[in-house]
Amino acid sequence: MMIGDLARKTSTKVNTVRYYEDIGLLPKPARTASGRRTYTESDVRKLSFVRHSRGFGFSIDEIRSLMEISDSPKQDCEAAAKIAQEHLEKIDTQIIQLTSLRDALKSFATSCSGGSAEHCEIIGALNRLNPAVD
Amino acid sequence: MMIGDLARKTSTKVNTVRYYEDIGLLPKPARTASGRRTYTESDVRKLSFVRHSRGFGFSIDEIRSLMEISDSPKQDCEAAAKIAQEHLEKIDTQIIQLTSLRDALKSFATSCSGGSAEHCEIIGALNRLNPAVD
DNA sequence: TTACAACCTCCAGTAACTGTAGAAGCAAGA
DNA sequence: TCTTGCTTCTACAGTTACTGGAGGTTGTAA
Repeated sequence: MMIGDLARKTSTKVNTVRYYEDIGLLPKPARTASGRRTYTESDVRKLSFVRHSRGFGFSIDEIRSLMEISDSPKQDCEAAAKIAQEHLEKIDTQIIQLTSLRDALKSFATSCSGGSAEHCEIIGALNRLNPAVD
Repeated sequence: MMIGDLARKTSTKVNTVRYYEDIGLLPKPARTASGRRTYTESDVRKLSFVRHSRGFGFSIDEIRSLMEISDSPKQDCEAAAKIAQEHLEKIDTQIIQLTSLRDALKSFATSCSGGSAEHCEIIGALNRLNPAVD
């Protein structure tokens, strides 16, 4: 199949497929006489794996490792478990941070009752608070 | 004061201060005879505002608008309220998405009990599920 | 034959910095 | 005075994971 078919089957943009090839995440496909890429069902599976993993928020580098493990079925999957576990922890941390950020933001963002900027709660909070939050 | 002092006072990297100047977020400071930037307390306040806003997750463009409002105290702060409200909604959405992602990930990431990759729950889930999640 | 879609390569842009190279300035101590 | 070492300067490349576009070719259907 052509690149457009592969892209459609995996809900991926054509440019993105080429990008994955560029960075070595997908193997270089065979080409027709005129230079067009041709793909097989194996490519559909590989790309699906990639897209699915991206959907779970894994980075390209993590996906690289996961694919390697997936491609060598006899290997111990400890490494995969480690990647997934660390990723889970990263997401948990993000949720915690975002939640406390949301609470702080909410407490002043909702207290603005309009009027001139000099009395605005929002601008005030941004100006008043100590330098740099981090 | 010199750029290093400003950076220290606001917990910002020197390169980042210059970057903010480059993109017009901070005014171009006066220079010494030898070309070094010199800053005042006003710059400390401006940069603090920026850093603090970044801490709340506002984008550079949003901060640009917020600073403009902050600099014209007589203006109505409706625009600031709108920016903050929209930002709050963005964060709420992010939290919801991350949470559902976390739950999905958790359900298979924790079910891996080791062994060979061909029987691994994690690799299995990534391979098995339908093409592309989005 | 003439459209027109799909393909090709190459490159720039996104967000918000961070890091580095190479050169110059400045202050303090020997 | 010289040297050492820190700070500053400009300019540019790299980060992440794509996305979009320019300019050109190929394949196919009417």
